[in-house]
Amino acid sequence: MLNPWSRLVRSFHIFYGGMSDESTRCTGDTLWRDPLIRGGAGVSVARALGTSRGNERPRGIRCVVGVGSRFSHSRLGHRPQSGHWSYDWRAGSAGIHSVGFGQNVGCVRRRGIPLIPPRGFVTLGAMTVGGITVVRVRYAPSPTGALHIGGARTALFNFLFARHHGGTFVLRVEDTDQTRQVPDSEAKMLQGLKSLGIRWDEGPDIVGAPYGPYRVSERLARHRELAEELLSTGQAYRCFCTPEQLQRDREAFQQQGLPPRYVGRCRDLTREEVEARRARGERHVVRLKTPQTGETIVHDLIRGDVTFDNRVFDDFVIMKADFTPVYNFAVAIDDHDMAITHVIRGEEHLSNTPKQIFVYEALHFPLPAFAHLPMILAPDRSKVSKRHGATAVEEYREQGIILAALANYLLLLGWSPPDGREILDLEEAVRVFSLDRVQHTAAIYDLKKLEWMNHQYMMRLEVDEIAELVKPFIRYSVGEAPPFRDVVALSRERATTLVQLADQMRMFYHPPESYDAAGVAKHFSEEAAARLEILAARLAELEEWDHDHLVAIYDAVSAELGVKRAALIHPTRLAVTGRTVGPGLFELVTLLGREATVERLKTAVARIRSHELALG
RNA sequence: GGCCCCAUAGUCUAGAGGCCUAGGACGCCGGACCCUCAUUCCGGAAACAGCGGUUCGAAUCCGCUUGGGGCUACCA
Repeated sequence: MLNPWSRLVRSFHIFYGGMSDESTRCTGDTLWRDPLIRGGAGVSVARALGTSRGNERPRGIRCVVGVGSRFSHSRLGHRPQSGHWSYDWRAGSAGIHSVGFGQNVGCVRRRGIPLIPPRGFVTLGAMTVGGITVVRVRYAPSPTGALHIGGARTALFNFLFARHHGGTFVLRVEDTDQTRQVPDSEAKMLQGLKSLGIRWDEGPDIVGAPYGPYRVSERLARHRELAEELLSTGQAYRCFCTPEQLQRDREAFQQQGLPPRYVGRCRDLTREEVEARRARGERHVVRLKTPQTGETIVHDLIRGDVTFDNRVFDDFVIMKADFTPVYNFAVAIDDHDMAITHVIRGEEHLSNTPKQIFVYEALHFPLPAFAHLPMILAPDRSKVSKRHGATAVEEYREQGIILAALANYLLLLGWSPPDGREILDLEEAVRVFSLDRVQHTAAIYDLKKLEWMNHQYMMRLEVDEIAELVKPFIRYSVGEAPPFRDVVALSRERATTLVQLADQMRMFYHPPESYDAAGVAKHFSEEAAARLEILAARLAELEEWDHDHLVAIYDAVSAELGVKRAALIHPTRLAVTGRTVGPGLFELVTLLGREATVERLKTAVARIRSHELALG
């Protein structure tokens, strides 16, 4: 498949410096336009910057971005190699890494450099042509169960990145391994994503999406075609080694204290031998011939250049014995075929990225930009798993967490907004999101903060919205009065989850089934019964049932009886709600209404006098 | 074991060599308000993993150590 951008890339030869438009130390909006000289780019940049060598960071210059047909970047401190262009000013004070675009895309920085150059740039990782930016990202979950918070966060960041850059967010279902499929899991994942407010532009459920199919299992023909291609060019080979044999090999290596790797037994079989064994029907896999010298550098948008010695990789399997692809083979192909520009995924994939790069290289595919997000860990610092309680989005929903709050919380795990504000809805997040504020460190999720966040949403959302959200959690009958909406408004202050809110609201629709024991001991004396009786009588006659008139009654009775108002309030609350805590008494009673209030007071009086109180 | 990533309070984080006496948030403790609880407000305790190096100056750059995590499959 032809690289759709190669022509464009070759037509731009630009050097650009001083990209940080805010910094007073930078040289401003200076552009260096220089025709790209192969092998001499570093020198010409250096000349433009007025230094003698390309790998020195001139003062006041934060970065240089180059565009050309072929760039690669050497490690920190290495000198530019001929035929390549490399530089790295990390040694300088700004923590800037190299930046470059081309067939070997690199775009690295720690702070301050836009991932998308402002104008006149063509990059593969982030293509901008004449002010139009092309960003295509994807989230590729394996449908092996519910949507977990780690995956949700990855999806969220992809979504935000795409929207921020006006790009496209692709959802691809990574159902490569049929044996691990969980029924309905794809639907659940999609549902989970949607409930968080994440939307995608292309995916298995989007009809007419241009790069389909979006289920890896439906792309088999393509994977086989490319495996055959690699076989025919000799970049891959058939391996007839049995699992038992491989197991023995691994053990042998381990006993010698060496890393287990494939020995290459089938690497150089003759064509005749291969055909003979195939004819005999011997089961075999396909392995990719990986480079055994040199190093492979992953230009990671978040971490900078990560270098791997090619010798640590063996010829890994790309097609299983059933001739279905292995993940590392399929992703590379699918990401390429779907024209993905930025691969943003969890850090657990970083170590396998070189393998995918081998696939890209063998197939002559241009590389996307990579960004590896820090992991989300359980409170005990281990990988999130079942035993850590709620980790699935669906579980949080069931526990009464508002999904918008969960999304907001997840947003703050590994990323922070420039202005330090913590309550951001998705729309605001899209506006300010950037990969360069992503943390490098794994984050531990904290339920306490999630609950706080949830409460924030509980208070900030419209009352009607909360009313809708809490309905599924109400498992008791709700009458005409008091008005549901008003009850929500009064109760939400005391609830951190929707479950708690539903519980708080119950008292408005059902008289107490029991009275709080400590409260009874404190507030339900014989005298209290007498006071409640008086109050019940007075309230029954009250003409204007509102806050101020209620206060007036209580003030009057407290004066008549010579007791504090509190001595009336607490027994009333206990009588009316069965609890010692809750909304302000007058707000509560105003809303509850005369009939229910008086009735509950009378019931309490009777029960105090008959000592039928502590029953559950 | 090998390779890779990472390291600021219990947790999420700010931090781009001097703006740091290290800032914010959750949680915790104390106080104010109040009819209780909650909200709100005010205050407090709490961190640059350790050791070297570079520098006039290091949380920040480099190295080592330690610790944590990931990968090392015909899993994804």
